[in-house]
Amino acid sequence: MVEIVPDEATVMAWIALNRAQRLAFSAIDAEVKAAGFPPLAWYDALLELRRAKNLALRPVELERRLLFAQHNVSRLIDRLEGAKLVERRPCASDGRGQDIVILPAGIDLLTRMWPVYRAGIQRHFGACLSTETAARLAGILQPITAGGREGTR
Amino acid sequence: MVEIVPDEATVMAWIALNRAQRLAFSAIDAEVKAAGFPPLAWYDALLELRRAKNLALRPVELERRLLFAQHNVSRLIDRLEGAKLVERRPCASDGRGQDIVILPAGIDLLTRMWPVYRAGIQRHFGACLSTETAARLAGILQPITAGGREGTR
DNA sequence: TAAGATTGATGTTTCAATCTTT
DNA sequence: AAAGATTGAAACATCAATCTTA
Repeated sequence: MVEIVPDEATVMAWIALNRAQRLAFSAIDAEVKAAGFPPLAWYDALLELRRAKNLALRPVELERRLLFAQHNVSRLIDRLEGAKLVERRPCASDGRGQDIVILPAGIDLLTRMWPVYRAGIQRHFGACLSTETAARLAGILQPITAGGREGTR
Repeated sequence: MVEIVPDEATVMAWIALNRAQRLAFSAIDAEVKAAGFPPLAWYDALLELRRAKNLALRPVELERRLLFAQHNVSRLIDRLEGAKLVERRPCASDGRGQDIVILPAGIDLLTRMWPVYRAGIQRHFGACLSTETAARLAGILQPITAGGREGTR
């Protein structure tokens, strides 16, 4: 088997991808926390629930959309439930499963967090890109994100 | 103060950046672990040390290069030292500081890890991009990574 | 047996406080 | 007081095993 090796430009792009994501994410996350809100992972999970039909998803679906491993989703739900933002309900169609339902307090939190999150996205990410460049960036990353890989994380 | 809001394309690019990084990183990290190696964070730290003059850096320098918070660097060094890959030495020029020196075993680990890491980069990232696209991606992300921000993480 | 979900034990990251030297 | 570095306690993530239903 011939081993195929990334070229110099690919390695540099890989490093840039990691640096950019970590730098922007940690800056935005810090701003959101400084405003007294929970971590962005909570936002992402609640957002998926609010978008879902009937404001509910099963853990396995949440796992696929968040790219989280199963046990991580399980414990994230524990925390969201502890904060009274979601509720676990038995699943009608599948006895093994559960429906995770977002509660009004969860919807309210989403609404209050978005302006802060949005401002962070603009300040730490959007400010560095024109609209056209942002669109091009999303296009370039498309094939990577499309890879419907197993959610090891 | 007028609040400036990211446009639709920027928000989509932000989501794509996060998805792509997490997906590719977790896939590569899993491959590296499956081959019996420690996490990629160890690789990054050892690589910075090997590149440094005299094969040594102070924790504060490592912090800046890795975009890690100070206490995280401190504990990463604990683990590397526990694995006999680096050594802490008193710093001659500044009594508060230390020099973290990479040991031969650390250099050896870097050498053995790189082929596996490299193959992962190609399989989970490079395979989705042409060389030209990779170069363009790095260029787009440049202004974000250049932001010499505080290493909150 | 396999899929959905959880749990105990363990490792890592984070927060806030601490210690030392400048 | 400020900078470099570490530490205890708490939050979170990960691994391997477990439990339940399909």
